[in-house]
Amino acid sequence: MMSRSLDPHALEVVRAVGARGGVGAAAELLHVTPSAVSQTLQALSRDVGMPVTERVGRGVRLTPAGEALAAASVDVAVALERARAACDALRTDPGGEVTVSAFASGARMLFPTLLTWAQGVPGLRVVLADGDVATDQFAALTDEIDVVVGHHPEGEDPWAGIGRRVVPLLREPLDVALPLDHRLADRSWLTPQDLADERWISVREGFPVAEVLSAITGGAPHVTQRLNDFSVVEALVAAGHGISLLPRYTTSAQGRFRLLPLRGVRAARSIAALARPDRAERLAVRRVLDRLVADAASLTAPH
Amino acid sequence: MMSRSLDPHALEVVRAVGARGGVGAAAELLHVTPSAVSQTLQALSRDVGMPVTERVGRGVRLTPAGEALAAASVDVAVALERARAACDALRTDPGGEVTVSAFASGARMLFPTLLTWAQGVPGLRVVLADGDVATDQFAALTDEIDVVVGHHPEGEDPWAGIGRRVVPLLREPLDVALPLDHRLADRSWLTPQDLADERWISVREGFPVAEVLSAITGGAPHVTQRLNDFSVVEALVAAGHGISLLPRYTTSAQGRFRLLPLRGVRAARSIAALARPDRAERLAVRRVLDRLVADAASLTAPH
DNA sequence: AGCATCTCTGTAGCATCGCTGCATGATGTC
DNA sequence: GACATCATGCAGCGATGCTACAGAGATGCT
Repeated sequence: MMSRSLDPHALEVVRAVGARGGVGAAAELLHVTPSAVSQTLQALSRDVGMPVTERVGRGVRLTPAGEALAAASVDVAVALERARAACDALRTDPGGEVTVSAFASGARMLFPTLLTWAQGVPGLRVVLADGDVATDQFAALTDEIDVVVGHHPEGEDPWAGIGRRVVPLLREPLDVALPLDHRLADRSWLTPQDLADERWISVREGFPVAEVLSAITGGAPHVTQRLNDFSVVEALVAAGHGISLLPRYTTSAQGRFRLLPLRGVRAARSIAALARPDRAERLAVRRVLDRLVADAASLTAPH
Repeated sequence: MMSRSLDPHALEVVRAVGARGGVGAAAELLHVTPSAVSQTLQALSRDVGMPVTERVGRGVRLTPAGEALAAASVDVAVALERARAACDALRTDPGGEVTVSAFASGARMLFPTLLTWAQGVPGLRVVLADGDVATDQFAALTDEIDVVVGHHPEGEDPWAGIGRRVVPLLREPLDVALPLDHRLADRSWLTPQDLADERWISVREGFPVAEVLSAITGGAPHVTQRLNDFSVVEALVAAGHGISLLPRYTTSAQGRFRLLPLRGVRAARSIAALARPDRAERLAVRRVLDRLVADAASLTAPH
């Protein structure tokens, strides 16, 4: 007997195959064996009366029908999670587990208050993770993690049209960190012109701060080191190994070095939370997102 | 292990229980045993962490959570059928079986051309049924039948806010049928005043034409017979047993009696197609609905 | 060309799930 | 108090989805 209605799980499998570009990769994402994925695709093809995948080389790709189903799968998942959320809304405790990932400096800024809040919410369990990836890889994390806090150079919009819910959190200016004995250390602000011929300590290519640095120096800055851990960068700056560009709210100089604002140029990173649309429907996830927005607002307000 | 995602079928069960007001009635609608429905409800309650039904007397009713899920179930079903339709749209033949029901006179008007068209569409199978029910019962038929053609007195809107797709088809004026030897038979049109003190042959209470008759006679008309089969009514009128109100496009006097339009009063019935929102997403169902609209338009155009 | 590698597909066995059929429990009705 | 009605609990069965392993097809390297 043929199934009268499509199976949402099969649709999710198609979506995963389309997103990851292969049966094996999709299986890994879904935590099943490739065989299970292959069989699910076959069953689905039988249901809709036409193949949803076709072989190309030694891999597969979605047929037009498969693409259509993958796209529709999102709406189905959203509707299902909305159903659960509508039900959860009637309960006092949001309940459930929410996984949250953030890049290191964002995590330092947001996680402490988030976790404190979460402990006071009955039934809610926030699982933290820190993932330091390039700008274009944040979205991929949302396949496994409910809320991904990412950042990108101000003005860009790298996450438009990729089918992810984007919740802007805050705009964080990037300031210049100088050793205390630097020739510019007694200034109260700096311009890009002041910083020609400086030795920079930056982050790896593809990460937001590096791109902003290239923009304000008008080309290829003289970068002596590339380190993604800001606390290490801070230590190097304090020790006089160069100057750096550091996010304002995340960095506390505490007398170890000077942190001066830039004028005449917009140097900042934008921080936002990303989530898959269906995950974003979950009540607990919505609460976490709301909380992140509130926390971010209170971070910028005092400054 | 707890199911991570809600089961669409379970949601449909909840919807059926809410709509039919009981486990047994819902089971009948879904063609399963009451036991299956009961167990499904239990499993769902476990999933959402709170009961979806509660006992009241010897029956059950939905809890607020159950109501929420029943409402959300519609969106899930729509999203699922949209997925299938998006896929079917890539195919040449719409495919599948569509059940269509209509009241008798509507069926006579629409079914012949509909069936002729359907035979020319590969893969499509239109299953006809005629169901003569009161205005407020058409919607209930959509639980079992894809497309239900119903009618109601002009101006009313009995199918608003019941969660059914309503596709208006046509407005059919109601004319007065007179025996050939009636005192008014040589007139070219009539007014309500002309028709005081007449003996009427009408349809059973609760059916559209009966309500229109009460409206134009300004109270309780003198009804001698109530028959729902218009061909019988026509025979009675021709034989001089009274006058009647008959739909213009459905009736062909063919010299057996006179059919005169009314002036000074709006006497008509509105005909529309009803469908459950999820069923209406199916490509084959959409094609049938489109065809009905076109057929209805071509019926009224020549007049 | 030959071989190793990578990726998807096919088969057997196993666990799980939903449904039926019947028995039981609860609640109004005569 | 007996009965009818409606829902629920339980055992058994068939269907379904998964894993583990074996096979097939394509790619690329030597």
